[in-house]
Amino acid sequence: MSKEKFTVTAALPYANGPLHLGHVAGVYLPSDIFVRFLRMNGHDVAFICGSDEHGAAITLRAKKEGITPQEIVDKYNGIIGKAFKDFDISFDIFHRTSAEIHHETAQDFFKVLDEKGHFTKETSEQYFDEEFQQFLADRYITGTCPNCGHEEAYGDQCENCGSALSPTDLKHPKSTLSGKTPVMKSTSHWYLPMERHEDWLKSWIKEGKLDGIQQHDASKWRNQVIGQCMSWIDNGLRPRAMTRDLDWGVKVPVEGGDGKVLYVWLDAPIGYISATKQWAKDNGKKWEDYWTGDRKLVHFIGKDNIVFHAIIFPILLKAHEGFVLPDNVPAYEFLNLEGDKFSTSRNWAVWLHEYIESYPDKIDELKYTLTAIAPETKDSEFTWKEFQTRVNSELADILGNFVNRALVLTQKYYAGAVPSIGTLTEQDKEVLAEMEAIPSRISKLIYTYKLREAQAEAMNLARLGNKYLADTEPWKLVKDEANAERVQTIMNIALQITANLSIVLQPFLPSTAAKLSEFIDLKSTTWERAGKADLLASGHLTSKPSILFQKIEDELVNNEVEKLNATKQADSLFEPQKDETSFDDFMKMDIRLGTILEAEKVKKADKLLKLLVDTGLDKRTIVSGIAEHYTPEEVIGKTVSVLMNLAPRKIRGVESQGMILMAENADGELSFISPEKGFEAGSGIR
RNA sequence: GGCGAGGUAGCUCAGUUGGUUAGAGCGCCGGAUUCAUAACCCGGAGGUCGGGAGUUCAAAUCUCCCUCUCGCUACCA
Repeated sequence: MSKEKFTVTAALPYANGPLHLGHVAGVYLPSDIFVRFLRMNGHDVAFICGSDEHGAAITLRAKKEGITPQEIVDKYNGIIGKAFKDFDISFDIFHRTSAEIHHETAQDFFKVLDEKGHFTKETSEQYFDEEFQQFLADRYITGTCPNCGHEEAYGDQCENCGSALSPTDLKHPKSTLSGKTPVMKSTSHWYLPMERHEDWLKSWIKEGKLDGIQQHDASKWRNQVIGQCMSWIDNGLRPRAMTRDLDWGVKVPVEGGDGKVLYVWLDAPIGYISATKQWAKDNGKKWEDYWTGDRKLVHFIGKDNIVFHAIIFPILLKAHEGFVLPDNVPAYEFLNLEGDKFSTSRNWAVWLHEYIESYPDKIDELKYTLTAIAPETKDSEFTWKEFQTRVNSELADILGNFVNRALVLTQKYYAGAVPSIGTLTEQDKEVLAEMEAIPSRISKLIYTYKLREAQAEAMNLARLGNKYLADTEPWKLVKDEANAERVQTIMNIALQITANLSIVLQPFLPSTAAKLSEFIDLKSTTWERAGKADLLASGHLTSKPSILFQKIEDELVNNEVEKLNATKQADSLFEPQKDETSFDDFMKMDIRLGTILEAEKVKKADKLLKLLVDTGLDKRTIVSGIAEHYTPEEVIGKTVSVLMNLAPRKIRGVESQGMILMAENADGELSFISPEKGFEAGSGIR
């Protein structure tokens, strides 16, 4: 394969928390494997990453912890950076978006787009905190979620029900700065009119063609990526605000930009460019070489980032002009943990830095397992039990054991020296042919981003070795002096297989591959050499091997699972008590028992039931979001608690006159609140 | 409800443009073996390819309907 140029990026981790195994399995490990492989093949590669250190979530977290945003990002940049280093992720640079060079780069980028007329400026009404003299973006505003009634929903999202919001959706909005009710005030923002780019995006994503010229092989793009992008485009792209009213971030560098910063999703991907600049500067290179010409740009990301990397950033790059567009955006699905989603807030996670601390000598074991179960085509799951099985029955039993038997036999028969190869039997030839075929299969799989299968293919080489030894049985032949030459040939081949393993495993298990190379004293391990049967010359000295992989005991599995379950119990979060209210306010609410007479599903809504309720006073229609917990049939005849004097509201076209009160447990399950003694409808509740 | 991605052996997954008895690894059962980390090697059981209808000489693969899981989105007073 001819030498090519690659710039590979891994999604910038957000610097307000540590990394967990989901991040590793879905972005950093696959990108690292890909890059190591490219380097072994002599391609010109830059592997770029850094922490994303802007955005409202960071300033809010800082406020909560009583420290500055800079302290927050310094802390997590440190933890994340160290974890990457310890885990041996081979970035050329792990940079950060708070660096000056990034601010300059992002501002220049913005200016160019502005000058070329790629933005529109629009004025809109937004919440403003008069005490702090500041517009309140996204997370600077809390209020009652219009969907679930959660009282601490953020301006962009309600964490209780998960729905996406805009600040004006919130009821009883409150500024998180002053705690006061904000006022509406007009503000101007720069928007990216994405709809202008629909045409070229379509053919670029679907066919890989830009202006009629083939840019990339669309058949190598994952279904999910193309599907999601086309879904966005077909539904019509809309202008998207590229600036925010915040003071933490990259300042808007043009007139009228006072008090405004760049939207993090404009800012962050430019971080790839600024990191490249820094790296180029440190290493006497020209950064432009890595973003122009016949270079292949590859973004490794999680599926939540698809549209930013496959639609928005390409628009920006193309609009700016002079940049290459991504050759591929391998997006990974999500990794689950022991039957549940990874959750930072619930602490349901295996943190990378904690794993490294607990098992500093089991780095490759984790890499192997995570690659084997990587969520390439669908969500997958990490369990400690599976980790144990992968390590014990694959790494230890198949790979470790093969290496060990080959080297131990060499010690026994030849005091470690590689024996010479003699006449080949048909069987030998077949094995050597297979050995030669494996590297090209691996190579093909890696270039199509099928790393899970590629790793399995590398393991097949160890399987081949085990089978070869079992079939040829040198330990039997060796008993008869007449077979001496035959045994030498067999052992030579077994050692060549071992040498090949140290090459093909290198992208996946770098430290194991290094150990192996050391055992056999193999110096050159470029991919070019993979598959060859003369990696070790006869007479070459190998050393006595140590055990490559210790088995994982049940105890470790049990401990880790217990640890997880303990955090789950400790964190069965109920909401904190609400602010004090007056008796009078409480008495304003008219709550009574009502009996459900009729019930039916609201059309085109998953969660809604339309109920006819006998309240004792009247029969009224109430729409309630309980369809995922109760069927219409089972609620009929139930006597439940009803908030009577709530302002009526139209929901999905049906007017709801009141609200059914529900109890909600920690798992989000709902239950009616019904009278224990079977009182009749109309009875008041106090 | 809309859109996207999935549903293939107990588990994790392959199945290219529709073509002979649907594959792999792990697990399980049986056998063989002892060089090796009780490992390896051989064999076997196990699948109505989510369900139904259709197109076709032929469907896991194409079309339609339904269903379940995940994500985005709408809905939760």
